[in-house]
Order: sequence, then C-alpha cells, then structure tokens
Amino acid sequence: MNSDKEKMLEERIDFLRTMCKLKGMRVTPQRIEIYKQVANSCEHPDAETVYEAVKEKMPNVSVDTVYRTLASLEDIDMIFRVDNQLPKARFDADKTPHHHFLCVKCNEVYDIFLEPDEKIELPKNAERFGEIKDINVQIRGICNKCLQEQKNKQN
Amino acid sequence: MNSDKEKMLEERIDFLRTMCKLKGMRVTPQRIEIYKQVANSCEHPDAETVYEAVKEKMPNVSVDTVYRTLASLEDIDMIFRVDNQLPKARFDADKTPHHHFLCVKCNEVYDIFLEPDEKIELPKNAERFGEIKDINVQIRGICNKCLQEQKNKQN
DNA sequence: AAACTAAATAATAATCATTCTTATTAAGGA
DNA sequence: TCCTTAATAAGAATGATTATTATTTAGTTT
Repeated sequence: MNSDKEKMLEERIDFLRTMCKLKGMRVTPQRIEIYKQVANSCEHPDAETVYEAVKEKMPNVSVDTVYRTLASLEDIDMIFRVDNQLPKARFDADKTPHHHFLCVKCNEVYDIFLEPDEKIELPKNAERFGEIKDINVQIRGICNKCLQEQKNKQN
Repeated sequence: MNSDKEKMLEERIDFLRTMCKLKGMRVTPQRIEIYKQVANSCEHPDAETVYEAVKEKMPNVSVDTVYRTLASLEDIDMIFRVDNQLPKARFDADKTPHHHFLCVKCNEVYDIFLEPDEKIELPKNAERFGEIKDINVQIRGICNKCLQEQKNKQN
C-alpha cells in the first residue's frame, strides 16, 4: 500500500536530482533527505522540524546543513518559504492597497501601486479559515539594481 | 513651505489619537513620535531605523518601547509589516499556485487552494522592478481555532 | 579503478534581532 | 490633586540563524 504516494515522491526526487545537476549542485544524501521531509509534509515545517526528522535517518546531520540546504533548495525553486523572512521586520503606514516587490538578494522593498482598474482580489475560500485582517501580496524576485550588479560581475 | 505635507501628517496623528482612545490605549508622546517616523517614511523602515530617528527627539527612548509600540500600532491597524515575520522560517514544496492564510495570533499557516476559475494575477507594474521569481499572497487574520479560544475566554 | 579537487558537511561558536524582567514613570479617570 | 494601572527605560536573556574551521565526499580526471 501507499505505493502511489511513494512513486510520486520518487518522481519528485528524480526531478530534484535533475535540477541539482542542471544547476551544478552536487546530489548529496543530505539534500535528498531534507527535500523528502519538506515534500512529504503538508504542515509547512520549520528548519528545526526538518532537522529532527532528518536526524532519525542521519543521526550526524548538523543544524547548519539543514539551514544551508533549505536555502539551496529555495535557490533552485524546489521549495519556497511561506514567509519571506526578511532579516529585520519592516513597517509601512500606507493604508492604500498596494503590492510589494521584495528583492531576494538585497532584501530591498519596493511599492507596487496598482493601476486605476486593478484591485486586490480575495480568493473565494479565504473566509473559511478565520477572520481576515488584511491581504499582503509579495512579488519576489531580483531587483534591477542587483541584476545590474550581477551583469557587472560577469564582465 | 511643506505645510501641506505637515497638515496631512497632523491629520494622521489626530486619527492615531482617536484610534488609541477607541481601543483603550493611552496616547503617549512615544507612540506619537514612533508613528510619525513610520508615517513620514516611504522606505519601509525597520525597528532599528525608527529607534535611531526617535532617539533624536527623545534621547531616553528604549529599543523595547519601539518594538512594543510598533506591535501595538499594528494591532490597531495604523501600520502594517511588509513581511509577516513569523518567528521561524517555514517551508513549502508544493509548486501548485496557492495562497496562504497566516494567523496573526498563533502563527499557523493554512493553504488556500484556488477554485478552478481562479488564478493569481501579477500587477501590471510588477516587471518594472526586476526579474520576478514568484508571487506570494498572504491573507492575514485570526484563524477559527484562535477565534474559538477568544470566545471561550470571554465566558 | 585510483586519485584529485572543490563543494558540501559536522561540530561548535558567534551573531543579532527581538523579547523578557523589573523597577520607575506618567496618562487619564475619580 | 490623587490614584490606578498602563506604559516606559535599562539592561539581561532568548533563540533562530549564520559563521568558522577542520573534515569528508561527490563527481571528474587520469
């Protein structure tokens, strides 16, 4: 039993292997196991939870490896973080609805004001989960400044 | 000069006074000054930046007061945090586009899967800021579990 | 298949944003 | 003016995350 789920997980791990090779990253047992734990959970686990689970199979794994690997997996778009986890909390007093562009390299925050005909839409299912306070839309990427710096380095 | 901007700021501070009274919070000079700093900036300042700015006018202000006040101002919806700042980073390997409901009380994360006809729309201006990696929609509020606990406490 | 090299890891220490503790102050009602 | 209690200041503590350094190993080359 459970072979369907296991087969699907195997496929996802094959994809991870492919992506690692594609990005010039080594395929290590730690990476496989750490990815497995995140892929197998619907609970949006934190680093510590992943660490505890991985330690069951690899008692010598270090906390640092878990943090580093989670960051690497994010880099190659195999996992995402639910929250952006900027190094410091940042505040905004502007109550007009707008989005934010967050640079994943330098953590800079840019306001994206909407065109007159645009508005922020709540998903239909949102109210099911509780009382809504606000909606926060983050577009994550690499900002023009960091893109330019990357280009300069290549030359 | 600058009187328009100053007048607008005064109005916002009056609104802060009103909101504090409405919510049973005292109007303290620290609260006014901390709000002023956030309201006057377009840079999405962090707590330390606010602290440094406030210290210019109130040399005895403490770091703790700034953190506590920023949290209070958020509670009464006078300011927002750009990023949710969950106490721990949490990860997701599900690449199907979905939103997240984040509970501001217990920090629990719930997946909001979209109906077949729904999709996540990028704002028209988004590409201007850089290379987009992904879009992250957070619906923030109080989850049903915490709402229930609040009700139980009242009885 | 053995040797090589750089990337990845383990162990542990360090960092740093944020929160807690405790004594003191002051806002706003009586 | 007094009183109550929320709010504050100062500094210590916390705890998630990151840095350091020596060691290991994945993947390539010989």
